[in-house]
Amino acid sequence: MLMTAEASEARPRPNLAAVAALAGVSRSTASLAFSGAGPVSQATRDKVLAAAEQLNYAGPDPRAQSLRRGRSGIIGVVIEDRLRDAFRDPINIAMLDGIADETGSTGAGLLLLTETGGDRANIASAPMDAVVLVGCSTRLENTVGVLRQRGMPIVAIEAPEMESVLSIGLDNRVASATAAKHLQGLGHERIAVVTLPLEDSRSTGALPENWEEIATAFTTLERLRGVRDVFGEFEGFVAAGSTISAGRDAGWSLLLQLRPPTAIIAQSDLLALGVIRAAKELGMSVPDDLSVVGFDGVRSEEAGSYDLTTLIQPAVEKGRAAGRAVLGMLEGETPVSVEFTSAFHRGNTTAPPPAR
Amino acid sequence: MLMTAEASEARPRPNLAAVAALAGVSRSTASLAFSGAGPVSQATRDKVLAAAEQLNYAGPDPRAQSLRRGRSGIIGVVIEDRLRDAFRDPINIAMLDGIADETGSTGAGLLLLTETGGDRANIASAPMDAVVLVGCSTRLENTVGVLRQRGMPIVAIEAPEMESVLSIGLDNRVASATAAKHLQGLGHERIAVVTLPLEDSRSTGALPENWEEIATAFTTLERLRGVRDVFGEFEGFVAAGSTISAGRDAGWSLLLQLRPPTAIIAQSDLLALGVIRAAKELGMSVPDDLSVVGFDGVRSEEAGSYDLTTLIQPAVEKGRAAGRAVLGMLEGETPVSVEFTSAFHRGNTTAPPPAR
DNA sequence: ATAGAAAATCGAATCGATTCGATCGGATCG
DNA sequence: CGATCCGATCGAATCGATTCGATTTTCTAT
Repeated sequence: MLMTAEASEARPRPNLAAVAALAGVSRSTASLAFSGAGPVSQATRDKVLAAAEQLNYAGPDPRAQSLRRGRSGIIGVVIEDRLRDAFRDPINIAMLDGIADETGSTGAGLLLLTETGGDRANIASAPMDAVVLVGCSTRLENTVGVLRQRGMPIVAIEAPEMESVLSIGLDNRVASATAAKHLQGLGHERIAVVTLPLEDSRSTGALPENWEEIATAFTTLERLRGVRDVFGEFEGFVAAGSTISAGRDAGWSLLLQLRPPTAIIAQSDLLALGVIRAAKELGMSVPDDLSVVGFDGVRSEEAGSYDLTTLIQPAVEKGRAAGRAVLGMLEGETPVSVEFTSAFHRGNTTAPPPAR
Repeated sequence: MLMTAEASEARPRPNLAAVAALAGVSRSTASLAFSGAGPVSQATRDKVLAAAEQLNYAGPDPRAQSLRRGRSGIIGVVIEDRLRDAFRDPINIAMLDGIADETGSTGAGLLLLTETGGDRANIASAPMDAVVLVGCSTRLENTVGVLRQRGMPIVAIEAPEMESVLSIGLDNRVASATAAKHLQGLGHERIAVVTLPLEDSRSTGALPENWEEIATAFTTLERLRGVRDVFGEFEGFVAAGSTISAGRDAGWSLLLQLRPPTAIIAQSDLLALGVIRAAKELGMSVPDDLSVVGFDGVRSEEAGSYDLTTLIQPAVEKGRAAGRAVLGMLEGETPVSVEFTSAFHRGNTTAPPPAR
């Protein structure tokens, strides 16, 4: 294709005005020709498009569009911490995928944000239309405050009820209680819990007595409460994150005690797999010497021959619901909170405690 | 805090003009007070900030800022297909993490985009400043065309040389040849390759003879070429994606043949693990009956007792380099292409072929 | 042939901020 | 005491498009 001398000049980028001028129409008409809204004769549209091509015009500048329309077409997704950590657990990916499923259809993009210190500015000034808080976010208060002030729709997955925040919930407490009852029914009396982080410090170690006061991570808290509802007292270990190796560490720590538990409830499947690994390394057999329960129901290929007893949560569905909710709110609707239910799955990692 | 009647009215959102008016200063001064650029007396700044608080002003509208500044502070990351698929392989997460590492420091956000059909519009009209193409993108041509027209910096990870696209490369061909030579050195003569997808159709099955013509996925192609450089001819199986189960399928298919190969080169570690699983299921032992080589060097916890022979690529570093490059280009620099090198790691999954 | 309706096009205001050059006041210096 | 200079503040232009109401053109029906 021939380039005119003008077009080849290193002029910045052409804008709609330039295109309109070349086509011999007004800016408004040119805009109409591009957006398709409003009546424009075929001839005019062709002229405009031809002019655009000649100038190598790439279409309306999204930045200007956002300003004028008051919409940027971007939905923020706030992940708890580093991407690395968040994406290590398939459950987060599943949720993200669910969100993308729904929002993608409208052409909205997902902007990844983290709550980490430095990025606070980011969260306050990203050009997004709405936001989804995903993962067991730990210090929501601040984040939500900033976002609320900006007056944008907020959807939170598994967060405590907050004003002007639509929540997509999960029956964490009841589900955990179900797992606990299952173990109780099998005859277990001395159990332990491997928990997800209590707050953002990521400190690891034995679960302190006053966990209910110091914990800020909602999911962790609810799942602990579920176990307490059944067993009252129990010991626990706070893992550094939802990974197999963190679970393994926790497993070692719990199983090396003088009187180790006969069953361990892990707050995620990855943690559970880690515990199983630790048990194996310590020469214990699952479920004969130790019962293990997970949470999430991510059919990990790492489970090997184990069919983990766990609580299957509809992660993708949760993401979808969040996506739908966010889109709905952008449409001006006021969706209602949803609470999803986990399904108990009995695998082959739980059994009656070993006879003494 | 008291709210004035005015502030509680359901007026849209306050803008800088409103704040300036309330503070009794001009818009320009108010802007200066917020941005910190330019000299503003402490008294004035306080006045402005107070007015902002009174109006519940959340700070300058990012959309307007982007327009004026010509920057949105957003870097697009184009992933090959569905998030689900892309994030299943840790190698992609590692790269993304590397990118985030570098770009995050400047407060830039990462916008996730996919190349999937419907989202084409998305890629053409997202308000981003630059873009990183990550993963073995299959149909770059179109995508790059659109982006180039928009005149934004483009960085591609593992893509063929293209004009005005900065590439972050990997020695795929040489590395694959290294793996092949390793097997050859051990005495293997009949090997097979399990490849990543050849193009976006995700069709699976035996590797066709004319792979070099029909394949559009650069990484896949280069790695195949590396093997051909050593073995000349070989059979292969195209996997549906980089997952363990896809590898397992491929493994079954290759190993059930009348004269199965004595060694299999998989184009990713996940595929390799899948092949090993298939071998086990077929009663073969690795490496005695079958040697397996992977690619990537993701120390997966799923490997179990195997120490996979593989090519360790510096994935996070690749991401970092891409992030740095993109930032550099935004600064007006013109970084040079980088080519990373994979390190051959001999694990315990390769051995001489079984004696006949 | 002409009033009236419908279609196409245009002008101008607007979205919300940034930024450059001009202006104004007060302090400094000779 | 007057010229100079500097810091603080302001006006106005600008970024690039969208959109509403007004105007012009085109077509239909009488």
